[in-house]
Amino acid sequence: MLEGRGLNAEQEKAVRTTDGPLLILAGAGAGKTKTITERIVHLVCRGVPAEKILAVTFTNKAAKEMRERIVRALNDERMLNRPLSRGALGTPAPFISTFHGLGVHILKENARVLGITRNFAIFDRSDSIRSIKEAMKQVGVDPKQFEPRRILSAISREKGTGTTAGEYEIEAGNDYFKRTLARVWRVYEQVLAKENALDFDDLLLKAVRLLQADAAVRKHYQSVWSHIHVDEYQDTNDIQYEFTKLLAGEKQNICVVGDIDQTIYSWRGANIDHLLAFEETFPGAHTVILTKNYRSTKTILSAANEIIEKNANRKEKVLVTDNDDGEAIALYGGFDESDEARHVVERAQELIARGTPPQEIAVLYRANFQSRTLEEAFLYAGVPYQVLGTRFFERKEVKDTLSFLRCALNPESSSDFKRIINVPPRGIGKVTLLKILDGKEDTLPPTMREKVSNFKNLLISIKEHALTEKPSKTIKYIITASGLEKQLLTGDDEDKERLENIKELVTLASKYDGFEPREGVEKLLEDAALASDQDSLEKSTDTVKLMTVHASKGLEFDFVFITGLEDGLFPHTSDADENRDTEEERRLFYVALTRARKRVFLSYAATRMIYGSREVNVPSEFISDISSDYIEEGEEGYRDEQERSEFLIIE
DNA sequence: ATCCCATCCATTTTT
DNA sequence: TGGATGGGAT
Ligand SMILES: Nc1ncnc2c1ncn2[C@@H]1O[C@H](COP(=O)(O)OP(=O)(O)OP(=O)(O)O)[C@@H](O)[C@H]1O
Repeated sequence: MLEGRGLNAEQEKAVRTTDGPLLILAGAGAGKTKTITERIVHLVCRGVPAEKILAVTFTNKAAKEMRERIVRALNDERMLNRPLSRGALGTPAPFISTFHGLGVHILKENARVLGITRNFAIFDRSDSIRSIKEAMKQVGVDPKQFEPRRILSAISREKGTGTTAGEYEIEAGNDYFKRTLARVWRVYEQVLAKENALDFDDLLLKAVRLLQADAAVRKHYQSVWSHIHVDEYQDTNDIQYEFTKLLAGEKQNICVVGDIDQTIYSWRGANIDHLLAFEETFPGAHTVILTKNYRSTKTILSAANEIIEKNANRKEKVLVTDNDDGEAIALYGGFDESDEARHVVERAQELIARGTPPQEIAVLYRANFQSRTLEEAFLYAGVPYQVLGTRFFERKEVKDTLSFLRCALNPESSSDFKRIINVPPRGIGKVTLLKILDGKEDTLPPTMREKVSNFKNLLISIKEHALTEKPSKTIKYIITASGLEKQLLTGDDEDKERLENIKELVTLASKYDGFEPREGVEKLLEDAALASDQDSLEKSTDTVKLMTVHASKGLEFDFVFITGLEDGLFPHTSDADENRDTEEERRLFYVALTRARKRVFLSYAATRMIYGSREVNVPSEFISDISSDYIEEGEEGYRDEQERSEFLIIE
């Protein structure tokens, strides 16, 4: 049954190894994700009930794609009249999700045991930062002395290793920073608890703690899922590793897939050791190594190999392809970032003119701020594009709208209440708000009391809608009843765009119209909280994609532009420059190169505006690390040195 | 309560 | 450079 599914011998071996621990190692584009997908199809065909299969992916988008591919493949099998584990009706699907989605699932199913409510809020980064600030204020720590962002990322890192606030406090000892951190952390947890909220790390930490502490729950999930898969295993952190181990249980039907050269998240706790030590963690593991790349041209692959070979902290591995040599890698040096951007757009236009679909072109960069210049150039040239990473659900207007919904359903949520009580402005300010939160509402002047009770009635009627109407209708109601629509309609162009975004939210919400009203809005809120950068890729097809290299993980495109290849930017250098970081930068560049199927375009800018002042840059070492045989240098942005110096003088 | 403007400071990378 | 913040005027 594997014939015709387009697998090579190594991949097929991985697919057929269905029992016990299985480790699949391979370089980029060797078909790791494809192999897991086919393995799941194979398991179902062999009689494993689909709902007993679990797969963890890195993003929701990857989860969705895998689910779709599996469903499609299973339908094909059904066409061939092969009996499946279940009848055609109500086809059970495998559980495919991110680690965070999996955490939410388990926490919701066990909310009662945990003493939390089912409708807990999930705090994103900005919510968490706000809570950290609040905690710092309560504890009396100056946010100028300790940056809330740093505090949060330190806490996040700790939580990612499985540590809780109490444990950290004990370990903190006499270190001033650690003790301060411990104090803030403790109050931060109190703030979260009061809000009935969990942060991203809690979704993993609390689920793992539950599985550790409660044998019955643990056994339950170990039997719910008999076969476990984890994609991108090289980027799992300690808590995710623990999660995986707990779920695998005694049976250890666990299959992980990864490539140590593609570890690009160690800065947030990803630990390669989990992949390297797999055979020790799961004794008796089978290992399959995939060596054939199906994605890229020989040229791209050779360049990628040259790059990654320079890392010391890795295991040598083979990666070959039967594909053609393909075109040389293009290189362009612009005199500034606008010139670089203009060149990228021109080349993209050429490709599109010659028939390349725009969505087969990706423009990658190291840091988000670089997208602005590129975006301007695309806008100016009228080439359709989409920037990933400006997350839809993090836009203020969208968060506000969802806050109305959450607040209506969960009046305890004071962060939502605070957020929206005066959005749009309805004459309730700081002082009034404090009185309400203090329970001194009856001391307010009558006109103010009227305003407050109007607002509360608004929440009540939103709740009524949410419990009885379709989610999309509820959102629509929020927009009009709250006065948001009126406010934005009378505003400037930016406000009009905001209104468009909220209308887009209505469309998005309609995807949940098929559920029971309450379940629908809960799912909507959950998905909104867990959305990832890549998720917006699903819609808006025929556009060139602009994104960070991190966001391009796991994706592939015919043509890939890697921009901003300047020393200090890519590879990025910071003050605390350790070896680990420089090797990770190299891996990041390796990931960028290997996204391309047909051709790679490298570019840099000789000068770049940073913090409003013009910086002169040296081209990245990565460029010279690729042998010139593979590179074809384009003309420079300035014709000669004279023109260049004239330009610099003007600046 | 709200709005406007001056000042300050920052950029990795994200579920 | 431009977004975030806070002080002061209305
Ligand atoms: N046996 C095969 N025959 C033909 N094409 C294949 C085969 N295996 C994989 N491919 C194709 O190669 C490409 C890369 O596959 P996939 O995305 O699964 O690789 P990957 O190892 O997960 O890559 P990466 O680690 O870079 O994300 C896909 O377009 C896939 O369809």
